Amino acid sequence: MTRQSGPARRTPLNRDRVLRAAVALADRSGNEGFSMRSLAHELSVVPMALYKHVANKEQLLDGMVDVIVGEIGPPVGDADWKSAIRHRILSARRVLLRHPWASRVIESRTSPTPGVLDYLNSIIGVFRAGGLSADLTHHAMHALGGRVWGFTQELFPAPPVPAPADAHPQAPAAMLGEMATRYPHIVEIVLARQHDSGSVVGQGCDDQFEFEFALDLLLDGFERLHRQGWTSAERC
Amino acid sequence: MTRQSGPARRTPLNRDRVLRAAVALADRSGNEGFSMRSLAHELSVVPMALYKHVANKEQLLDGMVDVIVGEIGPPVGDADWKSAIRHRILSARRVLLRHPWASRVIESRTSPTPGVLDYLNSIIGVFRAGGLSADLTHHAMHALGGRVWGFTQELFPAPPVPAPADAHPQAPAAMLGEMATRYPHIVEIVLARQHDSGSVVGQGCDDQFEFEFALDLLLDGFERLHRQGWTSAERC
DNA sequence: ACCTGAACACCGTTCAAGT
DNA sequence: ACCTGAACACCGTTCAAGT
Repeated sequence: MTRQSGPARRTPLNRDRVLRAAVALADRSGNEGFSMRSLAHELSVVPMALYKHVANKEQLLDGMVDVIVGEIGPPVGDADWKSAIRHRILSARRVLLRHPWASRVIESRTSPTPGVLDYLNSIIGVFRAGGLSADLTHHAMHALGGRVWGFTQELFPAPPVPAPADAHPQAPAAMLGEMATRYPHIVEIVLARQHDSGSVVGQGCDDQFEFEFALDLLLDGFERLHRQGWTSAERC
Repeated sequence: MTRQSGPARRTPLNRDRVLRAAVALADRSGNEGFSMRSLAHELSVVPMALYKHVANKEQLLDGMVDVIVGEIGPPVGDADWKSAIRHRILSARRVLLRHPWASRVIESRTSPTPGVLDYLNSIIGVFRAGGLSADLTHHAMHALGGRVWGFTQELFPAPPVPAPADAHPQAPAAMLGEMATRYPHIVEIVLARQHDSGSVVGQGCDDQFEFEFALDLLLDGFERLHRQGWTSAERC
């Protein structure tokens, strides 16, 4: 009846099966119950078997993030950029609500993964297509911060320099070229920032600018609503 | 010469010394290098000695958060609420920049500590003194999210129901009374929300409202700047 | 090529015991 | 009252070995 008569020899593991099982386990047991060892147990395998498919736990978490980023719907073809961005972000929020462990894991990532870069690139593309300057788009992305993900968190914890998927590392110039073809909108707004400020010095200054930019947008918004006598009368 | 001639018997531990040493150690070695065991080693003491002064690691982290919240300056007596709030938040940001481990620890707290509640209460007080309604202030606090802390993070991960400092738990009504005298502004805006929505149902609905409120404030702000031809010409 | 077993260097926390 | 020592139930990850 069965094709194999020995002990329960499952279909051999591969990276995809590991990642999907990891997401399912995290969905069920949360971040506390999730470990390399519990995932291995889930797959009826010894912990070390996982290390043939992911380099370590960090890379496993990166892969899990990319799995759920893939669940975010593609950009809708809305007429105006504002509602297009709005729908995209609310779609990301729905994904995050389905995977409550994910926001914390995304926060803890130290450098962005390809799926994350694709997603950011596409959002930036909507802003640019709507006519916003690279400069304004740059600050808008920072101001949105983690809201782009469906939760609230600082964007770009580290400069977006992902390790190339290729075997041996490339020269910086070649890497930038590859980035520019794969994530043109990201490269554009990053370069726009460096062009504006003239050099790479003043990273702390830039951070401070982004923080105050978002803070003042919100405070100005509160003031405007206050003067208009705004209330949240009926919601939802 | 010394008052004690035996082996290096330090001044006995107490909660304050433990907390201050913990903050210093986290400042030096970051979140990864910080553990109950490394802290004990730092204090020349066996790990279990710490458990006479803090119940567990979570409570230790709570205490560390309160230590650095205490470093945030008091409210400045600015004329208008907007610059008063602005200065307070930028002061919190400076504290967080001095303690890079703190944002992650604050994010991971499961319920707010007294020092945190004092801080939030005082910010809300500034909004209210400026004439903003309890309703608008409530949504403003959510929209600011972790920016109130000097970083970007969702506020109120859990409803603000701290364990009473007293020995035996109190009835809910009495606890609310105590909250109301200690954190009057917090209680006011929490009650304002419940009054508006009529009941406690629809928590998810409320979360969705807060998320869209902040998102739309930002998107409207971007649109306004775009129409004005805003650029970040000279910064800092 | 893929998986295993034993081991290492860590965690937070318990319990019973020391002074 | 305050601290200790040994132990428990966990981690992520290494290495050398199995099939």
